Amino acid sequence: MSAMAERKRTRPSERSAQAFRALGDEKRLRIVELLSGGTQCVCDLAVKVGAKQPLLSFHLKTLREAGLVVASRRGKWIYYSLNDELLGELEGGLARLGEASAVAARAEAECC
Amino acid sequence: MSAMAERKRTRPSERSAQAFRALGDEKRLRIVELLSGGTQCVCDLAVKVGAKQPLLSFHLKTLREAGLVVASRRGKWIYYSLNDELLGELEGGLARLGEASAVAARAEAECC
DNA sequence: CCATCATATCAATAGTTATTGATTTGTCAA
DNA sequence: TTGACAAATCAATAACTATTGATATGATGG
Repeated sequence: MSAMAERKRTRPSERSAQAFRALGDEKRLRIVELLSGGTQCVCDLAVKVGAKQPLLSFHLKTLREAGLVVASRRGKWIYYSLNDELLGELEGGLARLGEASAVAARAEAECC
Repeated sequence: MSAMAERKRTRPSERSAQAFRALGDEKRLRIVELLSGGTQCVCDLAVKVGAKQPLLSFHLKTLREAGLVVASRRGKWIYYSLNDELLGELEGGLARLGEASAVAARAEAECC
């Protein structure tokens, strides 16, 4: 079981945009959902997602490059799991936006 | 000030994917950030985002079609604001994924 | 009405992403 | 070794998205 690195980009808004873009596809959203149930090997995902192998591999790469999933090999199989940290980061970002927006809305409602 | 409808798509995962896709672009993420500070007219956004008018208009349309923002005309100007409901929905979705994933990770840690 | 300003839409093009079948790489077991 | 299997990468193409300049629409003030 080896660590399989990825990562390249850095600027926070670019990082978030890339992650959101990666989530912006139904097949990948499905993959992420499946992985939220726990680590899975590609072979299982292939069955559950119902995509041809190279396509699945492409989507996994997209998710990997966005930092949303991590891969690790165990013998013949490669296992994928979610990167909860980034997921939490995105969630936090949305929460921040929502709160700011609610504050602004309240201010607008009473003043204008 | 007229209500300016939008909306078309329905399936939940399609809806989420579309919204995430809309967030998956730095310019649009910037727009959403600006709008989290409160309702703004397009003219202000144009200055702050620094995009040519038709391009800004295109990005606003993308956000509108995804349901992330709503537009309303007040006289000559059109004002945009965030749709907090959808924002919250996305946040909740990510939270759900994160929680499920944490549970799974704990189970994996102690059993395998 | 007419001129003007704000914004949207259009048509063309460039750039990016998704999908496929063919091929490659890495790991195991005989 | 070799054979077989899992997954990645490649090359071609189709489908979508972003960007631009030109034009249309809609509201306002004269």
